[in-house]
Amino acid sequence: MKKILELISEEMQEAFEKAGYEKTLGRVTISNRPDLCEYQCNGAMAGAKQYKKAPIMIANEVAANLSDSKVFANVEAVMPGFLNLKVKESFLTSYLQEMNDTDKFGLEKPHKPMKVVVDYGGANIAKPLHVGHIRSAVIGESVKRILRYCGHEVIGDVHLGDWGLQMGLVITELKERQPDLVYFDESYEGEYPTEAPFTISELEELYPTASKKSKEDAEYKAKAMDVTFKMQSGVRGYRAVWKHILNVSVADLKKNYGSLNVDFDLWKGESDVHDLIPSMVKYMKDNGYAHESEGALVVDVKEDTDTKEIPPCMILKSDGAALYNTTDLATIMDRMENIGPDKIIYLTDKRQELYFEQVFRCARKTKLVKPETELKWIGFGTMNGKDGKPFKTRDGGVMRLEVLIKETTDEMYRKITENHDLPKEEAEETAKLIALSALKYGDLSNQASKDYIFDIERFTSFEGDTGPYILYTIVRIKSILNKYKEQGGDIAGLKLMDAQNASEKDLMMQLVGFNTVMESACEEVAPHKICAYIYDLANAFNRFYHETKILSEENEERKSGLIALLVLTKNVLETCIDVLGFSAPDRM
RNA sequence: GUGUCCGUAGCUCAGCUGGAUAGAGCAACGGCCUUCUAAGCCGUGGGUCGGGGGUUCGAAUCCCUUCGGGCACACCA
Repeated sequence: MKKILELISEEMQEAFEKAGYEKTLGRVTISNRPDLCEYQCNGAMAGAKQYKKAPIMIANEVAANLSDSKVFANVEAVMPGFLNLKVKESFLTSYLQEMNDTDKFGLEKPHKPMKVVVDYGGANIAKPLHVGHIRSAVIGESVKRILRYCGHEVIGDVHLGDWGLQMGLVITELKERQPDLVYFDESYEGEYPTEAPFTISELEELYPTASKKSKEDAEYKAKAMDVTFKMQSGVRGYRAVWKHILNVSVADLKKNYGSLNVDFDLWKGESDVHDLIPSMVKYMKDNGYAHESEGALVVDVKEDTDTKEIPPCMILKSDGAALYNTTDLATIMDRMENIGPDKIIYLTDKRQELYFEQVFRCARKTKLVKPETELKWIGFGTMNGKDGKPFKTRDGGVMRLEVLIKETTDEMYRKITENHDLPKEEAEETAKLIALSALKYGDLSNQASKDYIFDIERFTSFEGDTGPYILYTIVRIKSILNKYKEQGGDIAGLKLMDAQNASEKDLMMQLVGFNTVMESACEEVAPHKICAYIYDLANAFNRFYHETKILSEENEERKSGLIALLVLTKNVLETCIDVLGFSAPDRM
């Protein structure tokens, strides 16, 4: 269905036309002076020059054409030429009723539904997730859900870092410690054990140790590079260990992403495109795209319009080895072949901007993608501590994601059990939900591209513009609806009624904005707009709640109208937090 | 050095396809629970939108300039 602003604008445009002015001047926006009006139109001022007339005269003429409008309860022309608008309660109610009765609250399907791959998460096997991974996971998950909700086909891919030197390092360290393992016996020809020779916690300790050693010991590093090479070229034993590392890591990653309510459709990694690299390189050479420069194989991606220096995109290092560019390009090739997306979205730290510019240009120039395939990179800002510097633990280390989630959850558990008596099990579950809302809302409510201060005390606070506040609002509604049902009421199929006071009308006006907000959040890939919307909606609801008695309402028709409004509010809020990637408990 | 992003209340952030008196939250202060969850609601104080110029009837928003900060600038990812 049409957006409310479209309907209102159409009405206004008609009035402009009727008065002899250009239609397009009748664009209506939400009022920025809610004390004066609900919606406003500034077209009279915009058209003043064109028609050589005082804006207020135009506004007056237009207003005169709207005196018996079905949409507007009040149209007022004020100096210097604003058109201040109030809509009729009945108009709002009928719009809202239609929203309520339409799939996805009347959100229209996209003109051109796309198949989209979202590449997010940024996980590296053999290295545990740390707080730095939270943004890619949380924003990416939300982007995926928003696009999906809006009618696109979306495939989320974690795109694991599972093929580089880090793997060689881990295997080398394992070999140092347990040289007798069959994997390292080159004459061994039998089957390898199905059980991994290490646990996840042992594995997590191997990498930092190996990494440290390789920086201090050149010989050790040489060994690791040799192991990496052998693993990549398919030496059985090394490949078997690699497989163990992959399995153990992925199981752990799934658990951790699961606790963040993040899930991927594909668990592909760099290793999956390893076999494609030789043919891709050959293709680039044969077609004259790639040439040698300082010993490396590169593709020039400069353009005449550049205002800055864009270095060439490197395909192979001077030692002939592949690098991140190589696997990323091969992955694009693979995706085009096997998925055929209209669009690929990448979520990474914003420091990788230039890198992705190079890769995208290279992919285009070498025709790895179709001209109409859209490659989009979304860079997010750094998560800083309260000191404004990259977030660190108290002792200056990197905090594990698991630890962050657990500490937040514990804090929530403490807070909810302090105020209320809840069964232990329910309290634990609830604490998890609230903690997740705190972390995710805290992140998503900021514009993704900006750095933000990660202030755990603020996010877990139950006051103000936070995830818990949103959940609390939903819980309040659920509580009333449950009581209504206990009293024998049925919440299905109720009809909305016209607003009877300002706070009720305000709530309804917030609700009608849903499709507008969802659509712009989708187009602009901006989850923070949904956060801002539900915060306003929750505020509007809480004001309404404060001054409206619902269950004790004696007029049954009005009561059921109020219940219908509550149901709709709850459904809209829950839809929004679902696309943000969290959910609300029944009680808290 | 080149490029790029940012600078809005004490703090954290919205607003930026130009519109009326620049908005929230936190923090401070003051009200509101015998009544649907007070994790709430209502109110008070707090701002030369980094500085300067320009375009415009009108600028936090667009342009130029300047200061301050972040980040990036081929064999890492």
